[in-house]
Amino acid sequence: FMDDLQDKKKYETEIYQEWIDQGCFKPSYNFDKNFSICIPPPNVTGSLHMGHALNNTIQDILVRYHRMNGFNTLWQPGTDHAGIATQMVVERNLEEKNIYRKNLTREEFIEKVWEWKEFSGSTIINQLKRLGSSCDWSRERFTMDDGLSAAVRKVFVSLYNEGLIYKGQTLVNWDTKFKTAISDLEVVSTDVSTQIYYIKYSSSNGQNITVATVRPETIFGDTAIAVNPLDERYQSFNGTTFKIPLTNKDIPLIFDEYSDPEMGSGAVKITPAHDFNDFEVGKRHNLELLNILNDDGTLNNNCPEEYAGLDRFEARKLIVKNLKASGFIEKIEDYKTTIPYGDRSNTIVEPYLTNQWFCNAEELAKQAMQVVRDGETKFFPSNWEKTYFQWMENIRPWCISRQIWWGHQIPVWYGPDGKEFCAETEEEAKQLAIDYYKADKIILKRDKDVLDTWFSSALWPFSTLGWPETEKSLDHFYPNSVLVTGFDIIFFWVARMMMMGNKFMEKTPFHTVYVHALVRDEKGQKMSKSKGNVIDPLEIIDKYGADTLRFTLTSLNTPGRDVRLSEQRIAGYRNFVTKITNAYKFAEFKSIYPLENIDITEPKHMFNHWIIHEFQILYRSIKENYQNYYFHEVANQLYHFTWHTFCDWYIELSKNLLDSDDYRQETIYTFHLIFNSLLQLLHPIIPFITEKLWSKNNNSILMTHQWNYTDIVANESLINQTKDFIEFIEEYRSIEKLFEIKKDDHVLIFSENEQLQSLFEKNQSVLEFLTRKKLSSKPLQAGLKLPFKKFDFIIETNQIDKDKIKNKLMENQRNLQKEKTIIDKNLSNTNFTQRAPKDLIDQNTKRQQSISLELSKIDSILLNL
RNA sequence: GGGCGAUUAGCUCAGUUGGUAGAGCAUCUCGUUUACACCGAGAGGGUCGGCGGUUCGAGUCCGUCAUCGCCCACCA
Repeated sequence: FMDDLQDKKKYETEIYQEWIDQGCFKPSYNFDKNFSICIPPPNVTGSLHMGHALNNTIQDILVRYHRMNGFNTLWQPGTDHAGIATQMVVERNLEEKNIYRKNLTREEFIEKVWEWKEFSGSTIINQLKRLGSSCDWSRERFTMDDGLSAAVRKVFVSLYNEGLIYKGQTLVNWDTKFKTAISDLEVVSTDVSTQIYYIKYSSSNGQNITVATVRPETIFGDTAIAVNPLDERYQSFNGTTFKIPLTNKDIPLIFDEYSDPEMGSGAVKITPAHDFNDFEVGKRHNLELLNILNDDGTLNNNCPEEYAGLDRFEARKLIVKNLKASGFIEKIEDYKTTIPYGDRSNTIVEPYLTNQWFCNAEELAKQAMQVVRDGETKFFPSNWEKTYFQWMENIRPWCISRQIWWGHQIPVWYGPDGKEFCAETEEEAKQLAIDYYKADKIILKRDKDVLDTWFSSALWPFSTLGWPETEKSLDHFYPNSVLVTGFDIIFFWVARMMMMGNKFMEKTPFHTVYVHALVRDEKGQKMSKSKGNVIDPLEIIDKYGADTLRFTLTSLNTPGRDVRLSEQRIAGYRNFVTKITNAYKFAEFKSIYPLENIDITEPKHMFNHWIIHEFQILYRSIKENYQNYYFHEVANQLYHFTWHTFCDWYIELSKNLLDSDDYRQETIYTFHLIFNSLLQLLHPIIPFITEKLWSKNNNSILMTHQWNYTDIVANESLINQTKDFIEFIEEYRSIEKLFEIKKDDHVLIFSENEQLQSLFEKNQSVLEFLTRKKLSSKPLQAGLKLPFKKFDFIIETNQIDKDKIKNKLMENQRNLQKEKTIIDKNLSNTNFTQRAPKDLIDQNTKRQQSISLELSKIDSILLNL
């Protein structure tokens, strides 16, 4: 009769559709309290990985929690065009069909990318839906759709007119595979083992100087040799020029503090067009910028004919060979250094002299740092603020132009003489040109470059809300409440959104930046296709259900720590989802349905009273943890309560009550109160199963149901009685196992405390049910008396091993003595009794008394043994 | 070189204003009792990386050392 709960995929899909049909994902614009999140737009490069699953689970928890707590909530979805990454994927796909980009026009190629975008974009959206993401899909955006493109142009023109975007010829990081500039952040430094070459340069007057280099192929770009002005070894070389080996070119010796006497030979060759440090030296000494490379990394015509056209690494081999042959090599040593690689192309990046567009990030960073200092934007966990500041304080000009086709083309047009006209449209640019040239008809050429993909991502928090148009959603939802993102894109994305948001909206884009960690495999290794340790979120969802994956990720996601995912762990949490389902099955089985028109607000029975009280404590804690972003605590506390408090204890305790005329109704009431409330608390984490179970007994939709739990007045006596009762059963079970009490052994329970004694007698049937033991309440003739913390047993049997009991008792004795010594010491310490909180002192005093009692009991038993 | 984080039970990790150590998995024992074997009951297992300090009291705060990660900047 519960078949509909078996097929997770089926009910998850149905429920998701129901939410959409009911408009549950849309904001209402009716409340005072707004809550908004914009999704970190996934790249349209393929499909989602486990990191996305974590990222979107956290976001969904936040928006669902706030929707259920009175907030007008928007989760703004969308995808990112991801310039180089997507172009790379599409090129690769086309090459498999023997289609090459160089044979296509720009327009033709772009068309192919759009086709891919439709495919990849919809795949991603469907994956997000399978995960349960409650985004407002009617507002879906793409970084290259019309509205967002308009925003990009407006921002570019505005920054250009302010002088914060400018063009300049300088060294950039050049990717020779994609033949484009990339930003500093897209370069990854890698440690490598290579060789260092000591090369002799000679002067016409017969002096020699040795320089060390790891890049001998750049000697043709040398325009000087630098030594430190304080280096005494080279003072006599002043004014000398040296000949570059294998050429006839003379270069001067210069004195510059950049040269470190401790390094290499103390003399360093200066190649201003191919090294960032040398570039600076060159500027100081007015050296020529001699470029020796083509854009694909081959040597160009500034090199001797023999080498021109060779790839840089081929050239290196040949040059070294020729240098050796001509006696220019003094020595070659093994050497460890770091080499820059392109993060996408995985090829060695060249410092390369080109014309590029830059954004003055230093200027924009000022305000972006101030809002964090002022607490208008907070990071969670807060230690990321330090990382943020450290980077922002040392920020360098941001190279925003890319020599690729896929992306936002730069809105700059050039006149016949190369004059720049920056405008949002070609018509406006033409008008500017007409005004400038005072001519009627001007033919302009548009800049071919596109913008760094992060330029449009930087506008995401407000461009998705309609900017530059003024929409009410902008008023309601900007600034965003929270941004949920991985730490790996704090610099790429978060920092830049902070800059652009503060600049153009004059308000910081988010109140909180929630930074989560990476998802790794069970051994702590990064998941990667080449390692073969990738766990595909969709496979997991198909196998275990979306709820299970979400709960697992939530539970493992501790702030500031990587998530280590293993399938075993996932299976464990699948069991939890099943457990909840079974708790519901219990209600079905017992035919207990929510009561209507029954006025029960404060159940009388101690078990009911107790579970409500326990839930109250939980409720407060859960709410606090949701608000503090401690979702792992939420998950773990709900796991523990649902399984070990509600299922293991309350359901078991309630079984007898359901058969009793006096308490059946209030027990049904209590069961549903707690069960439904748990569904509410669990819903943000596991929305599907909770919605499904909720629908069985409620006419409303859980997703939009407002949390409305009200406290009852705690009756300490009832609560403590239940706790005693539970404690007794635990102790009994323990002693039963320990001493191997047989099924047929008679057991008498009695307590010297009359209240406890009557508690047992009153609940004898429950007691017997939970201990699976017939319990006598009348004194038996013979048997062993066993002491425990609060309760005494008399067991009528001769089967028990007396030595075993003796040993166990003596062990207890020793442990209690140890504990007592510490407590005695504390309580006799006046510093402790004066300064420690009252609760703690009371606790110690009570414990001291109960230990004394236990010890005396043990003594008397030992005597009788 | 600068910064951040980690070190707690066999494994993976919780432990949010200092109050006397917990969970899941794994292991061992028992149990098919009518929500659930994707189950229930019980048990074993840790001087919280080392040393020092503050405190009546430190896994928690401070200092220091060790080991392991990550980030940023780098040396020809």
